[in-house]
Amino acid sequence: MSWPTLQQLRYFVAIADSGSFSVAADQQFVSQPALSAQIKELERKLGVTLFERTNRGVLLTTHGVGVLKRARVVLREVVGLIEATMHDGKRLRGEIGLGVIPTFAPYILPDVVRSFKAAHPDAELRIFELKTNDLLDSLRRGEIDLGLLALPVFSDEFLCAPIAEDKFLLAMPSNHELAHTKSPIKLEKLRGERVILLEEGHCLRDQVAQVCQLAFSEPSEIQATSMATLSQMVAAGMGVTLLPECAEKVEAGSGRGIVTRRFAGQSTSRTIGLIWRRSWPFTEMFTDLAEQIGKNKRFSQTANVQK
Amino acid sequence: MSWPTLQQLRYFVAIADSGSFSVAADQQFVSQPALSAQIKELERKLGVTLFERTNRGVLLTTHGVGVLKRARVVLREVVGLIEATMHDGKRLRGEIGLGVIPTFAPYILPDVVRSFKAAHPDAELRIFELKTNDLLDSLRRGEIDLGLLALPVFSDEFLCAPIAEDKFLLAMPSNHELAHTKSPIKLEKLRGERVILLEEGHCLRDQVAQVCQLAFSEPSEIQATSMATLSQMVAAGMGVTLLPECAEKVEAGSGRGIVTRRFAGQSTSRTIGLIWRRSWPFTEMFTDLAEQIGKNKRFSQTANVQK
DNA sequence: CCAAGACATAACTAAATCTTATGATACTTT
DNA sequence: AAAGTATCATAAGATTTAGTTATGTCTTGG
Repeated sequence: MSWPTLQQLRYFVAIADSGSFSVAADQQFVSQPALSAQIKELERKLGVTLFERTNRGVLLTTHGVGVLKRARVVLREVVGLIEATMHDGKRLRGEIGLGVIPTFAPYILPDVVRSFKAAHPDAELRIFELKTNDLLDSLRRGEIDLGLLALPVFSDEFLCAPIAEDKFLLAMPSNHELAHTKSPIKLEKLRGERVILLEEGHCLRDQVAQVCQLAFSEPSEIQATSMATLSQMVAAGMGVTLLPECAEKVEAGSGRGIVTRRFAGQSTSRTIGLIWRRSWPFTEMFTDLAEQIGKNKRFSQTANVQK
Repeated sequence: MSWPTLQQLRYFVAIADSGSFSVAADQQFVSQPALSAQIKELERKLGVTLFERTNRGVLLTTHGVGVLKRARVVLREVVGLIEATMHDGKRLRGEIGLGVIPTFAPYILPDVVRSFKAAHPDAELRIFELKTNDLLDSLRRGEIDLGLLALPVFSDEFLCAPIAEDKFLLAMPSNHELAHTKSPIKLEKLRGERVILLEEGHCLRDQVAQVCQLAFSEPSEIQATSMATLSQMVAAGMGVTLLPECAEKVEAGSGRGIVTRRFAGQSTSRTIGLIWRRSWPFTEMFTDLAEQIGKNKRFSQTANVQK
């Protein structure tokens, strides 16, 4: 008897569900040849062809249908084993996967990790930097257990809890004309400014773009691949940007050639929050955690939870 | 979420069942540190200690008990998947493990493989040379699916089917006084001869020793580690031995300095047979196979199935 | 107090797995 | 039709995982 591996079964189910090696490969964060090889191996061990390969994807064979049903049972049992073991109702333990979006990771992760460790000393955090969409996919498939991202997320597969509000600040080069303004800046001042955005795929880009629209401002053509690049571009005088408050200390600290100013009135912001699978037992663990992080955070002195 | 591997679960169950890392390591044919490492990894991933290590073995912790129950379910489901997939009721397919005892392997394996391939063209044989006890353990644990050994085996976990009788011949150096006898030799002639045996652990050793006892002959102190060594010892004049007929052509072919003679009367023999788990669906596949092998065998022209 | 047996640790080796680059084939678009 | 763009397969090389042998630590029984 030749035993398949759980990984082969996971890959098989992912391909069967998506109907495509390539799509499943993206989902599973491996290359497509890796799947080809593993499925080939699985087929060899079982002695049946599982997929009918076409040029527009793949189709399950009759054998594939049978194996799929049983593979799902196996995987469900394993998930059951894991979920039943990795907590005692109050505290997590073992290896917990946490996904964080790139525009939060460098700034608030330290606080999150600190609060997490305090609340769940027997758990071992494994952190993945993922953009919102990938994060949700990963969460859905059980590759990670917890996400740190900007709320809201509209999906009934998940539950979430807010941690704090993260206001947007105007960030400009030190020699900018608005740099010497003492009072909060009105949103309308954005009009006519070249606002640099992050590249596609970052939720922060969309949020900032939306604010620009609100101010009838046309964002710059220039795109930055990361917050670090973005702030350097601003420092270099290529334009201004809306910097999340949580990133202020790191990206606009003294001596970096960047000045930040708050906006006047009802300020625009994004909500920092935790998200997890609805199926996770004991949701309280995570709502409590979100509250603790909000309470003990250091990344932003002024932000306050908006209920 | 961090996934355990099926291998870790198998190791875990083996250790839990045997109550010892070392014993389980032997069973699984890996070294004890390999188990230590895998269990450590499993414990890390789950965040619980599974065993209480003592100096007289190990004991399941309360967490261990819970995981054990679920791990069994997982493994059972996987076995179900495999067994449901790897045959269509008539023919096997995929990777089939066959265990063969060392005193059969070199001589009758070719015939077995030939018959097997003819009957199950879509299956891929994977052959393991194992002494009877290890073979049965392997079979029990699903590492192999089929065994080729000397019957009878007393255990209701297994089913078996006879293939052929394998008579014992007297093998002696060409210059031996009995070498020129034309007629079958009486068993009593063994008395006084130095009969060389295989080393401990080979079932053939026990069978031959029993025959010697029957003939009131005291086996030699000398032991051979394999049939090949054994026949060379005989050729070198160190003694005589009882050679299974199936090995005659290979070990006592012309020019090897060994002469073989049949015994008179009701000849002593061992039964060549197939064995498999009782739980295997469609036993007919294997009884048919045993019959085919017996019918198409070439390793021994004179042997006949004794029903 | 020593020897034996149990599991853990360390250093090294072997094997399984993944990645990148490339190939083959069939639709789609121009 | 020719070119382009999907698809999955294959190949070569790098990486990671798992396993082996040798050794250490601790307990127990003689």
